[in-house]
Amino acid sequence: MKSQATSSLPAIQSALRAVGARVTPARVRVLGALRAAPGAQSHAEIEEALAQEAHPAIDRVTLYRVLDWLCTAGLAHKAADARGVFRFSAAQPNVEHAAHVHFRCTGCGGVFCLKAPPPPAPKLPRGFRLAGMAVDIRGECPRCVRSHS
Amino acid sequence: MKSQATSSLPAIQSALRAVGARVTPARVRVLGALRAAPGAQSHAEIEEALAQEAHPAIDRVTLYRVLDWLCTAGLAHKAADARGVFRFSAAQPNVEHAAHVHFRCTGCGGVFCLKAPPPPAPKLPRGFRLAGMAVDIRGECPRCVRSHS
DNA sequence: ATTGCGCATGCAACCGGGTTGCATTTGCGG
DNA sequence: CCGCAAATGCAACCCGGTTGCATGCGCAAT
Repeated sequence: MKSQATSSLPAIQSALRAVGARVTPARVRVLGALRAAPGAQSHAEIEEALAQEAHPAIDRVTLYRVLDWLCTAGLAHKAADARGVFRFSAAQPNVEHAAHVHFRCTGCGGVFCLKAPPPPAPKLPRGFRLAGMAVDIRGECPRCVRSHS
Repeated sequence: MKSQATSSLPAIQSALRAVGARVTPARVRVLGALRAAPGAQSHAEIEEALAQEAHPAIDRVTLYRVLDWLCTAGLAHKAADARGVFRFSAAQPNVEHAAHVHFRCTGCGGVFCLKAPPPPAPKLPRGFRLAGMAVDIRGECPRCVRSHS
């Protein structure tokens, strides 16, 4: 399991410390799993990934709390996929996360980040307050296309 | 809210018949409620709206089944909102639903359709199959802005 | 090194949206 | 009017997510 610079142990620990928080095994492992993952992960996927490590399993509730805490700390993002299940992804400092494009597979529910031009934000009717913008492409990923479905 | 041609009783019945289906009270009422609604409705909101009519209440499960059936029949659309709960909206034939912009209120979870320029679809990596595209603006609707937070 | 505070964790129970199985009703074509 | 398949209602169930509470532990002050 290789860890690149952003997901190395010291980097994770310093990221946690940077937000003035206690560095606990659960947080380190969860953030590490999140950063090592290719895309947005569901709670079940993260749990499964952590279970394969040689450490004691993390409680379901703790995982939820750590994930939520990471989100409020700005270290992760939370979003519901097409199935209504929440998916979490690491907030990588070197990646511009403000405006990019997500591809959501209707087959497996997976989320892929596309390198795509961020479209200009349209103007809102009066009274609406803009917080962010997301472009979601629906379709099927190559694997689901191949397995027909 | 205009209950015009597209949401009149005969129009609903003929729309149901057009897909070769039995015209039942539940389907008529649900599709009617959906077409009369200003935006995407959650299951609970639809149930509440139907309960205020002078008809016997529709079972929770039946409502789910009718909604799903309407989706597969192409008469409605289903999507998960930011909270992970499904919202349903009528597929109005005169409205181009393929590409438009949704505003999702982070306060109340409501969904609003904006009249906005549909941005061009970005090109996908090879192997991905495009099914549709959605632009989601996150923020707060005027009412939630006013009630502050 | 020790102590002590308070946050983090684990456990169990709970909640609500969504689904499934099955018996009964009903639309609608014959 | 009959009969059958489709639709409905009911109850139980599943699963993702949350809450309450007692215990454990990171961390800093001593």
